[in-house]
Amino acid sequence: FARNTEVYGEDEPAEYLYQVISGAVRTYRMLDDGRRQISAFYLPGDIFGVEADDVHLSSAEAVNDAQVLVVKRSSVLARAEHDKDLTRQLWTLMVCELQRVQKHSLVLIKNAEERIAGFLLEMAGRSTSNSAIELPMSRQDIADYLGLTIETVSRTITQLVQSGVIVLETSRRIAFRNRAALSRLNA
Amino acid sequence: FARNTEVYGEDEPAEYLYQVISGAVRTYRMLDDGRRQISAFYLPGDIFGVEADDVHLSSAEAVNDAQVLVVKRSSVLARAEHDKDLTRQLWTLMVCELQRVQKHSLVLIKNAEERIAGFLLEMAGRSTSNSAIELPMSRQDIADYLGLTIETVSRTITQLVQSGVIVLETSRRIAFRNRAALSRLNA
DNA sequence: CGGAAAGTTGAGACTAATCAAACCTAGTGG
DNA sequence: CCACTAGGTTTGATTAGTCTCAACTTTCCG
Repeated sequence: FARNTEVYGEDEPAEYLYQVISGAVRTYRMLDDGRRQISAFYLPGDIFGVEADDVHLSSAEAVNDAQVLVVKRSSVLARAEHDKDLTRQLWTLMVCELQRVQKHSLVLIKNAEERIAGFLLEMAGRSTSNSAIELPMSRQDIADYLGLTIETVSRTITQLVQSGVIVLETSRRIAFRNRAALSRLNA
Repeated sequence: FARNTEVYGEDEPAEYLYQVISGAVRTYRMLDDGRRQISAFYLPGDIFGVEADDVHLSSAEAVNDAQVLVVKRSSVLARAEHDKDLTRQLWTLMVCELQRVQKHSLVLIKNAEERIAGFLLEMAGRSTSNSAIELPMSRQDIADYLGLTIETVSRTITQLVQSGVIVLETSRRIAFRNRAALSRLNA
């Protein structure tokens, strides 16, 4: 899937399950006034599209050029009928998804600094390297994920840089200088 | 369970599944600075406690005196091993839960008026009577559910009353006067 | 009737949104 | 190699909306 391409759309029948091989995918829902709430970013290894019964609740798009493994939902479910281990795996996947969304609700009641700190730590936790992280998504994506505006995201990051907590190697590459301070902000 | 009694606590092993018979139950998580995010209200008929893998993600409390049907989780899961229909039901329950939480994330990025309007419509949709609703929960509960303060909840409701959209029969009992306007606000 | 809990109202402070402009960065073509 | 552009990012000034703190009112119950 090329950058910004739709993987599936809201209210489309959920025919497939997906696993990110490379790149990144975002799932989101639109409010009719144009606001967009990104519910999750999926990175290599992550499985998505599990959230649905028959119909997708959200849309999915490639954040940047991404390879995605696509599997027929029906075939997986059919196998799960016999394969108890697979059933269990699906269940666990679902629980993880639920946990992720629940945690996300908690994020949305925090202030801007806490949201950004939490986001950076979340990304760090999912990253392989641990001194710096490479963000695949734009500031607008981050804003729509955290329920902030792009300006507030930018300003808050600048603020973290000025207080010596992080360093912007490039706008998409962030190094940690004081992870304890971030954790403290994350509350 | 008496009013404000704990049904289960965060990080406790998830031993049971629950169904509300009468009364109401809230599930919530605390931030360590004392803020509380209520993730859901469960009304008669609703099943809760499904959100967990082994350990509860959230705490549950009776909003007011409530009768709750309690079932051993392990026995349900054991039966689900053979009973495909039960497996499917559990899956559906999980999907509903996920949908609920996802919708809730959307609520948290709206403004106060939209949140309140959405909340009232949600409650109306779950209520039997359709001209007025009886709220089992306090303003504080509503505030913690919508990510607002109690004052903002109160003010916003007053505002809706003054614009003739609703009528406060008592503080816990709200009648609808202009549902179209509410839906418009809900966006 | 009295006291406690719940709800409402008001004034001011503060955070994040909005509107506007400037600034990078990478890619393109002269 | 340098101007030129487009997308993305940062910064600034102002405004709007919600929170905070405080007082007051209403409801519930012994």
